[in-house]
Amino acid sequence: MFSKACEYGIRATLYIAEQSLNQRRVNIREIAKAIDSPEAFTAKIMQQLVKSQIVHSVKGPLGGFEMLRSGSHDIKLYQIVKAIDGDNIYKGCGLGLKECNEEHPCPVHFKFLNIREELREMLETTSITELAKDLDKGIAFLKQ
Amino acid sequence: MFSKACEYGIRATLYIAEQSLNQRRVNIREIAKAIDSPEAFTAKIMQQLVKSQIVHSVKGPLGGFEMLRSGSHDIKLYQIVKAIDGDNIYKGCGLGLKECNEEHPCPVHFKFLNIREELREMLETTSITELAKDLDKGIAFLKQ
DNA sequence: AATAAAAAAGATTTTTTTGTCTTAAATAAA
DNA sequence: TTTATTTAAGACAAAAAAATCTTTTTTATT
Repeated sequence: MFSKACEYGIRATLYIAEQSLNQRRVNIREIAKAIDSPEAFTAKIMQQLVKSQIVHSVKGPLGGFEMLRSGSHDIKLYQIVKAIDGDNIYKGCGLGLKECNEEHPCPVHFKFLNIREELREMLETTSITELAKDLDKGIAFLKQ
Repeated sequence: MFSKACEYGIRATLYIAEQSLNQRRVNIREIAKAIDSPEAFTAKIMQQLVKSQIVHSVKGPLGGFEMLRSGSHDIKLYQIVKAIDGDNIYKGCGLGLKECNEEHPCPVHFKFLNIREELREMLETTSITELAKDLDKGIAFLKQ
């Protein structure tokens, strides 16, 4: 469904969001441990997330990652997926046709319509903060 | 969603199924042209589909591929996906956790539940013959 | 029996994805 | 101002996926 990079990116962001609930800034070593991911690879992905303004980073001692403080905009799952994997999951054709639409549909176009729409809806409405709260409550997990 | 191999595999099977409606056996060159896929790579994928008993092949002049004649069992989309990509799409965790279930869920586990279930249902119930008929009627396409 | 056409098998190459390593830049604290 | 700690950047390496090439096997036709 998602690339490994995207999976790690979502998990990392969720961990940062959880810690940000308590004003904690976290470094890459801690993130990689918390989500059980390869540290150097995760660091690369964090660079993308910082550039896409999904998380904020601070260099130097006591530095690390935290959610943007602006607070005004709550990040949605959709933004992470778009930043890392692009929007092919819910825009591209299920069978890989370059052109696939109502007028020129692939054989499964209408069968996929509902599913893709539900997926898009879910990604666009699910907020990171919402999910982070479940982690904080201990009713959801980021590894194993 | 699916790998390239799986996309080509589905499209190839659909083309063969369409031609089998009219008792036509087709060779790999014709298939690759019809579905706009790399010929040699498609040939490799056909080998998997033959081994998985999704299509039938005949060697030698006038040989090629056709659907199994048994007729008793109508191939479902699900069988092709399982043969090529495995069942990770609707069984594996959306965030890549090794263990993810009701008792130990990832943060999006319950958000994904419906979508994955719908996808599984769709793949398990959609028949290749059904889709092939749409191709035959000219209301669905396998390229562009 | 020889030839030609087709799939099967296996080796190889290319591209993409995943992952690592090294150096540079920033910055807090001693 | 030096040192230590952190992210950023970029080069590099390994593994997987996508794609190709070559040889073998099968079989219909001449």
